[in-house]
Amino acid sequence: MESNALLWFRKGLRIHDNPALDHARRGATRRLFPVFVLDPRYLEPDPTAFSPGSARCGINRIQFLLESLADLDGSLRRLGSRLLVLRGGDPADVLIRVLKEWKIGKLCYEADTEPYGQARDNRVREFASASGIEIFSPVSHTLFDPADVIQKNGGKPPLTYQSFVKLVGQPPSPIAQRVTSLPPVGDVGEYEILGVPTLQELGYGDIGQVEFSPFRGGESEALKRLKESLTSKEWVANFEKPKGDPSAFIKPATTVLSPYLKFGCLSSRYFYQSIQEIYKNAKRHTSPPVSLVGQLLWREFFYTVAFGTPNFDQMRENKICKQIPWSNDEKLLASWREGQTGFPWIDAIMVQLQKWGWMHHLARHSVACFLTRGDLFIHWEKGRDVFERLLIDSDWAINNGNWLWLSCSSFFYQYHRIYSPTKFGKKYDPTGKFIRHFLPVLKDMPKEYIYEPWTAPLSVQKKANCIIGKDYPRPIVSHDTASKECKKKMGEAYAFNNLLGDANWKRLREKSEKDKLDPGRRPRLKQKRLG
DNA sequence: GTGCAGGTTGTGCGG
DNA sequence: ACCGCACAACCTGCA
Repeated sequence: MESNALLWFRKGLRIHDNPALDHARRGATRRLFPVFVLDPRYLEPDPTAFSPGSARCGINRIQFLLESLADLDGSLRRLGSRLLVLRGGDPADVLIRVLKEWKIGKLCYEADTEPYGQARDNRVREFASASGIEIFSPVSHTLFDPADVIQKNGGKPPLTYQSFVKLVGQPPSPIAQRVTSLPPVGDVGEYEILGVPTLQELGYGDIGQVEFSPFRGGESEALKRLKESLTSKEWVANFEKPKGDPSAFIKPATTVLSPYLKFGCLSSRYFYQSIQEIYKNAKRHTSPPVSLVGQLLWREFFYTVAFGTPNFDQMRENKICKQIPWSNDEKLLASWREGQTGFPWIDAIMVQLQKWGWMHHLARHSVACFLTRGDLFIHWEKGRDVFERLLIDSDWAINNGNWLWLSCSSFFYQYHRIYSPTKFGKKYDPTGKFIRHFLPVLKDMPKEYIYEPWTAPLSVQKKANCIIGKDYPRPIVSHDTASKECKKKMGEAYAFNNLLGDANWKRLREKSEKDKLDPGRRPRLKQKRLG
């Protein structure tokens, strides 16, 4: 019997290698309703936020999403369909309403492993099951199904990259067949259907002078960018992530495909296959973890651990996270967030984040280390929130995973290795081109002082039209003192965590609750592991 | 239980 | 430009 199908887009904003779309168009589908629901959780303007955008989403990522939707709509129209953009509150509520109203018999959507997505999808799934609607919900955002990997590993997520790589084999191939036409859209009845809105239509009319992200959203752009990135076979075969230049911004040192993977404008399986084809014809090529394929596997690794770890996005109640007594200094946090730390390398990166919504991986490391275990000793969750909001590629699993990593809270523990906020950038960009671009106030500072402008004689500052303390801030901390202090605190925190040990952890906590003591507070004992 | 190797991406120095 | 090593020393995985 013929029925109506609904294809629910959330991520996976693409036509190529889209199993949900493939399934929706097949079989006895009479009418196909391709739907995207605007989620107020991410899109409701928040005028009190520290920069243009909503509470959870900066303007650049909203724009990226809208461009991706417009591109998707265009592609669907070429296939005889269109994108039905809906609004009206919580996406699960909206979806349940249209499932009823449009007499949907088959619901297709890509599986989502994030907690927010799971809660949302469970509500819809429950309704659909109870209503006898067929559900097809394939895993196609990632190469592997995190649940499968965890099962393979005996029920626990692998906690090192190497063990993860050993565990997984080859990912499934992307769908080879091209979609050439789609069933027509059905009658939407009374329902209000929007075209893909503009920023203005979403209520972001009064954005001041902002330098916008140079990266445009959408599947077409993703495939174009992929093609360009893979043009040089030699570049692909020799790619080594740690050797990239974090200060390169005219032509970034990486592919910048992360935002397209985040929204699913690009299929990770297609990306993987494209790289493999180049490897096949190359004499030699680099390997994980540093290779290009290795980067895709890092994504998988974090998706898997994030899926299998309760409270992955917080320190408390997170089994794999070191309990560290981070400080809570709102003023220092604000300086970091606004690019006002007085360290040009740090501030330029934070400005790039605000303006572009993208920075090189190692630039992210620099500022994350500085905020947490390197200098300010501020909670990684605070930095995570800022990145999550402003990055165009912000991805729940990967962002949290990297903050855990950088703050030495999990995965990585060599807390004495601290990025210098002055010397690290200088290695790559001795004349300070990156700083001059993103911090124009320093554009005439001589290169001898560009990384430490507070050391410039006043005459030099005057000549450069930049008085330190007036036009550009003095450093908010002394890196030498602050980093030494941080190392000491990390050592104490580690000792305390080891003291608690896995088995003792729960018991001690219960006990401390009775005693009204908090073991998460400043540790007193400086001791080695006590078994 | 113990010891050892390895860990995408620190810095500073010498070659 | 690129390597190796010392520095001081963390954790996890495995034998």
